[in-house]
Amino acid sequence: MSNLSTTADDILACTRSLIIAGGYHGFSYADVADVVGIRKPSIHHHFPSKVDLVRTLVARYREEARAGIAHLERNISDPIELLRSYTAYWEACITNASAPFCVCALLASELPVLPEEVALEVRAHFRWLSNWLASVLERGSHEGRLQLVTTPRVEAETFMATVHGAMLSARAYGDPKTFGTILNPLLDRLSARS
Amino acid sequence: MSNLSTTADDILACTRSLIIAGGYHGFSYADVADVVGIRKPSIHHHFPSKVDLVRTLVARYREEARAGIAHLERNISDPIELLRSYTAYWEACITNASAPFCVCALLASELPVLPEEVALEVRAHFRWLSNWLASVLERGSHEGRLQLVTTPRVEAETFMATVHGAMLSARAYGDPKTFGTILNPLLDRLSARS
DNA sequence: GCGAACCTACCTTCTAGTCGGTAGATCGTC
DNA sequence: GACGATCTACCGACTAGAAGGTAGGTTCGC
Repeated sequence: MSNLSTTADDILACTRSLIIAGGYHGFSYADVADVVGIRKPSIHHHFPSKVDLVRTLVARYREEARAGIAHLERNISDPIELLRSYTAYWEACITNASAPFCVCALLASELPVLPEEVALEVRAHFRWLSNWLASVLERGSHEGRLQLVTTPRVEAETFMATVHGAMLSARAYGDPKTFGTILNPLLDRLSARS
Repeated sequence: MSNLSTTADDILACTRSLIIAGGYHGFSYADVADVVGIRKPSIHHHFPSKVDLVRTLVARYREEARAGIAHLERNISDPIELLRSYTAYWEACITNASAPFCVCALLASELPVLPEEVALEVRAHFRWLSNWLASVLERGSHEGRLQLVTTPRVEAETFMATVHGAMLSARAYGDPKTFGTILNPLLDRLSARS
């Protein structure tokens, strides 16, 4: 067990689900303390300020996202299957309610009132994700495996926007199936009919 | 001037922009009081509680949306032009920064921690908007003016999700043009090539 | 003189964050 | 291997300020 400080991890995990539920201003140290089973000042011991806590959380979230995508890239070469795996991941997260929203997408809606350090990470995530999607779409287009209506860049922005919007609709309808209902036809359209 | 109580309107207008910036938990009565130029308790005179204020705001927002759509329907019959006018409206709001986000879309991201009375209005807005979009798409499809890849229902959900996601991306990139960049190709694709 | 609009003054609860301290593990060093 | 010194994780008690909200009074137009 290379398990340094389980408590800090617990705090981060708890913070993640609280942010997913209600954003930066939707939770307090007291909420975290209650769930983790620790006293409020002990959280300050691990994360001096709320900004520290959330910045660390988002940075770690981004690392996990990079690792997840790298793992997909290692195992899947077909561009359309990459996209399908990506959306399948989110479909699973939403269906089992483990993480029914992207942390960065949720925080992005609060951007104007977010501490700058957190805002920077959130913006960086959007750029990184759309860049990855654009690279996948471009490759798929070149290989003739994907049929794009416009440029890979624009198609990537559309894809990302649709994913985020589908998360929002799934939440608004209280129905996890909404996500797949929106994304599966989109993936089908991207698949080339040769 | 049939102008009953300008102050209440000022409070609502201010609350609207504050909510658009940071959601339900991202503003306080003190913030509203500062902007409107009034003392905090005076807001309670017009809106007894924060829930009252926000519920009223969302209800009025929905009325305006209904009126706006009714106005469009009265002046435009072509389905594709209806959709273009709808997105052009939002493009203008985002570009001039007057209202760079849909109140209900923003509140939807906070749904799990929203007071139930507000949550009900937000959910109702999603259903209403997607129903309108579905009706436009269905008519356009029947008239042969729109080419749908799937059912009007699913296409409407996709359209709405893309609009909301595009608002989010425009905010994340800090670039109003992002909205049009995403929506114009989508509208072009829906236009039937006869 | 009545009611709407607004005020000052106040309350309670919650907020992030601080302070000083303790129990226990780890440490170097003699 | 016994000794203090240091470090980590945590705690209770506390603070200043902000949160939503209340009580009671003033001002002003009808």
